[in-house]
Amino acid sequence: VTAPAAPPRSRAQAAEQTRSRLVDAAIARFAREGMGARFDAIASDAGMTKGALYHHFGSKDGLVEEVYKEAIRRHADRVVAASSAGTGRERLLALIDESARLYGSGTPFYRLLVRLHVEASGTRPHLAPITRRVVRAQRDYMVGLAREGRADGSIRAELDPVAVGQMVDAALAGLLLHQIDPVAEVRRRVADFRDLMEAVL
Amino acid sequence: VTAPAAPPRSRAQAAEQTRSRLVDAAIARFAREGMGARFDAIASDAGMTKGALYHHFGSKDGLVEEVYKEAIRRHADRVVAASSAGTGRERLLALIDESARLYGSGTPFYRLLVRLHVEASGTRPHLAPITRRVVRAQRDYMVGLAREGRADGSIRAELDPVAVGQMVDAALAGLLLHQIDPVAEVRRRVADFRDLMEAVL
Amino acid sequence: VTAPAAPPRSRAQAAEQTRSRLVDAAIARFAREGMGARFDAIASDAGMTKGALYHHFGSKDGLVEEVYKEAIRRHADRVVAASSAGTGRERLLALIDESARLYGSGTPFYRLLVRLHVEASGTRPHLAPITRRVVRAQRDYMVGLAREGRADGSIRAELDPVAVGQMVDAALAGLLLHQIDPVAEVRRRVADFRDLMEAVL
Amino acid sequence: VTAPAAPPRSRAQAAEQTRSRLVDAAIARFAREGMGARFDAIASDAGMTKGALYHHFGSKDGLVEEVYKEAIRRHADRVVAASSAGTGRERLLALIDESARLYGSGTPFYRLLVRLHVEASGTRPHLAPITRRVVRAQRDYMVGLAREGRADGSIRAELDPVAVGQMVDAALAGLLLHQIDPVAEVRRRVADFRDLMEAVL
DNA sequence: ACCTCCGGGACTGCCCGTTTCT
DNA sequence: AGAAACGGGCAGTCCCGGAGGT
Repeated sequence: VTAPAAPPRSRAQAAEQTRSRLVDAAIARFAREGMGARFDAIASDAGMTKGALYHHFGSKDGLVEEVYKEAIRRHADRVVAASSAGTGRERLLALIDESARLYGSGTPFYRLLVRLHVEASGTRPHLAPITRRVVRAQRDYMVGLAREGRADGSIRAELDPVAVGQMVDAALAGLLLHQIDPVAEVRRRVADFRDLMEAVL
Repeated sequence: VTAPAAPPRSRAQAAEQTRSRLVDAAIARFAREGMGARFDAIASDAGMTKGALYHHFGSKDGLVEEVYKEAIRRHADRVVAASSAGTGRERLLALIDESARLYGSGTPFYRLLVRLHVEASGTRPHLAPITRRVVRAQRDYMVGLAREGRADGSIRAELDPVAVGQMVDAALAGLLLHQIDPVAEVRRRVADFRDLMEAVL
Repeated sequence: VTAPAAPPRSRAQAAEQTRSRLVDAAIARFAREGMGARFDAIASDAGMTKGALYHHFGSKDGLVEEVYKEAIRRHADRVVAASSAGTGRERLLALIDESARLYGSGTPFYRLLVRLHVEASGTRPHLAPITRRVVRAQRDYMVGLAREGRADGSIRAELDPVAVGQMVDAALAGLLLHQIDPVAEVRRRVADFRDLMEAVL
Repeated sequence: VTAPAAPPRSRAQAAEQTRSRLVDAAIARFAREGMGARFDAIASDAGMTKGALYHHFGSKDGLVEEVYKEAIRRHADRVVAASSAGTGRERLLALIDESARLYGSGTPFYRLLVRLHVEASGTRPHLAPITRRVVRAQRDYMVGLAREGRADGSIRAELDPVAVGQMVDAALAGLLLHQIDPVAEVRRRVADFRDLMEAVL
């Protein structure tokens, strides 16, 4: 059930297109039904059969891994783009705002992300390295923003930038985890958080 | 493979004992292997067969639900006990400390809790009401502490107690979610968070 | 879900009442759901638990056997009563009429009877002797009526009474087997059969 | 444990062959052990595993349905072939003879057929449409023969062909149902029936 | 004596990731 | 890349039995 897309030119391009179509279908299914989604269903969503999945990803774990990486990439792109300009303080607040927007969007995409994080530390150990890397990168990014804010004077000098970055990171993760609440409430809570940060920084 | 425990008196008592033994076994298995743990294994851990599980809980979902409730109860007991005395500020910080201690203890118990929260908003919708209730109660508890701190002057008046409580709640949840990191690191990060709060409040 | 019935006098009477209540419930369930009906569903229909069934009948097979005998008794009573008076011919035709009425009544009772017959020659060999006895008795009864008819001159002398009795027996059994058709059709077909017999005898 | 048969040419042919081998094995098992026969056993009889069964039939019900259709087809072929030539009367009598032969052959095949008919009107409602169609077709076929006999003068004009056809149909079904009796007896009874018909028609 | 509660043990359909052949 | 077949595993279900109440 994917858009037909433009006809491919070469054989390699066709393969690449199939591959990405499969990943998209997998993301959609996984987000909706959890990682237990059936191989078959994913394939047929993309207009293929299981064979294609196996051909491209080798195994279910392989697919999950690919999906994980892709999901992370998408999220990172959005967040980084949103926090690319201004003082450190501004960038940090912008990041919070964007996260708020995304988490509050109600798309299952973010549930998928949480699930993947959780499974990485348990059911699917092969994802653990990825998770570790990502978690660290995210945190470092926020710490970096906090440092920048301190350097440019937009964040109070008494605050430890490492602690601030970590805290923002944790709080956003926490909001992500508590996504079961109605969307409106999540949104309101992020706004509260944002205001608090504005007062504190 | 459970401690033999004292022989039961009445029939009802024996049943109750069996039941709680099963829940304990389930908590242990679920924590180690995820919710996919086999029904059989849980039963035999408790020295019983599936028949007993089915008799007491009706279905796997029934068992999971009971486990969820019990796990929440245990966590709440610990946290509340740790934050029971002192000014609002002290209680809030004590709660953070205790959470740090627990999350940093490396027991799989807290991974179980996260997993349950996540599945509640997806694979196991029947848990959703419980989650909603718990999440709300936790948050309210922390907001209550913040309010108390403001009332007794131990927390700065400029800070909105609602926002503070929510933030602490979210940050702790976030630390919980990012538990994949090595224990030492988690512990250090909670300490950083605690220091930051001490400075900010 | 059985009628409360009058309070029993003695212990023995109470037991007898329980027993018959269980048989009734079993007949109802078996008729509706087939012999696969669950033991405890039957018990709870009668307001008891499985233990009671086991106590009274020893096993599922025991219950089925009791049900079988009871069902046969009920059917035989009806048919014999309906064909008790008149010439042989009249009695035979009355028997056909009554069968028509019963089979066309649409109650699941007769489906149960067929099922029992079938299972007796396959899944539940312990019923086979009963079936054999019943089948023979039924046939003999009809042959007897045919003989009587020939003796009293109400049936044409050229016809072999054995063959006639057997044929009527078989035809009625066949109508029973083909009960899946709508009730009205069954009824019509029996009437056709009756007319034919009237012409032929 | 089926004959090895000729090696298949194409893949599709191999699949078709597997499929029919599975159906054959299922017929054999079902006939012997009733519809409760294990999936596994059937598959391994055909030299396959459960996966193949699931692949071809989707579920046990799917398999049962296929078996039903195939069984009906086989029976119909035999009966029709046996009654293909002669006057209406001859054809009708030939049909009775052939049925006698088949029912009296003692193969479990006909028990299977009865069982399927019975379950169709109860435990396996999804078979009901098939049963209805078949029952009607069978009856219509016999009525047709009776009509033909009347038209060609081989059956007495006073008899209603519809009633005659129906009666033959019902009587044969009844003989089928009462198959529990020893083979010799069944055979004798069919012969009696045949003679009676010869006298009456 | 009658019945309930608790639990045992075994069975079986279904599901699903995988591999092989074409 | 598709179609066919594999094979292991698990949840749910069911029939029973025995110990304990009443």
